[in-house]
Amino acid sequence: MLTAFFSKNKLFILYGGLLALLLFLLKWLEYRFVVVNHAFEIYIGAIAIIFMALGIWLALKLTKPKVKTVIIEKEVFVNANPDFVFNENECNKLGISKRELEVLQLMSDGLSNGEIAEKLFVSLNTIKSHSSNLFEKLDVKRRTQAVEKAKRLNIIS
Amino acid sequence: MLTAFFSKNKLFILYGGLLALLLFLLKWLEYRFVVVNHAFEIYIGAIAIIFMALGIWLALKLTKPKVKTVIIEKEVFVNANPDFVFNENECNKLGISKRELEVLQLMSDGLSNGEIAEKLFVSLNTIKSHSSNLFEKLDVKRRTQAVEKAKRLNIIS
DNA sequence: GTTTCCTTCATACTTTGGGGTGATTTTACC
DNA sequence: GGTAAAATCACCCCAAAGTATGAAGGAAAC
Repeated sequence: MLTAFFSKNKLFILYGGLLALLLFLLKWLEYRFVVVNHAFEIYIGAIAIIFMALGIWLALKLTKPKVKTVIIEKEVFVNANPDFVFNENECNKLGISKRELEVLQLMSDGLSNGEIAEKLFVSLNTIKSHSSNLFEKLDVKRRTQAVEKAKRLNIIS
Repeated sequence: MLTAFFSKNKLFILYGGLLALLLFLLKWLEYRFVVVNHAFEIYIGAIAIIFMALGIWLALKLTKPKVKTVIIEKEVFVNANPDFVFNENECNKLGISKRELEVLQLMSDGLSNGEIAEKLFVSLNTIKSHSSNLFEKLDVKRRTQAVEKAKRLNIIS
């Protein structure tokens, strides 16, 4: 990119810039003692103001705004209610079996598939089957989504 | 260090370089066409450039206190928990940063690391870093546990 | 007795998650 | 000006999660 070029020639550009400034300062002094006409100076002033404004505009336009992130949590709801009532109806509607429900509950407790398998005395592959079936029935892609949705539907606590 | 200065004044240096280039171009033209008559134009140009640079410098210098509010929209669910109050105290105690909190919230929404990365416009590796830090701060091993614990502590909804 | 569903398990494969390390750049603060 | 924390990203490696497919035993239903 263009910035890459500039960052690689920082010193050169800096001294070039300083040199330029110095030269212009000299030039400016030179003309300062020659030009007495006031109209001319007004003209110069106008130019200066216009281009300074342009510079400000450019700087504001080309620099990304310093973002101070303020997180506004608006309407954040999730069901974390203490009075949980099992929604058997919803559970049946989705065709979730008893065993799958067990797996789902342990899932929401943060257990890994391996840990669930250990707890239920079955193999890891079995849990994988259950979880895959669960994801399909809940129409989700990941266990985190499954837990989130199941809680929302009051299938688990 | 010197490099710190350069990195902090990239734009200024850039325009300095451009200024230098333009100046040399003008100088070259001056010698080429014997420009005594063009001195006025050169002077005007110089004024314009100098004040534009000044404008840029001013803009960069004087726009420090810039605060931008970023509203993060979140999904609203039917079975909501209206009595969620963000436990800032707990959050600070655990040393969880703003960005980490964002990631944590999206995690609990069931998004994968890749999806979170997309949503926050950062790379996958960044999200991995954030989540790793989160797991350490929350003293958990998996994202599911992180979500569970964070909800329990009222850090997220 | 056949059908259907649940549960169990397997193998093979791909994707995602997570640990570890290190680096750069911003930002903020003293 | 120096320091510290936060945010960003990269690379490697391994573990866990998830997909696809198939299969076998058991219980209940018809």
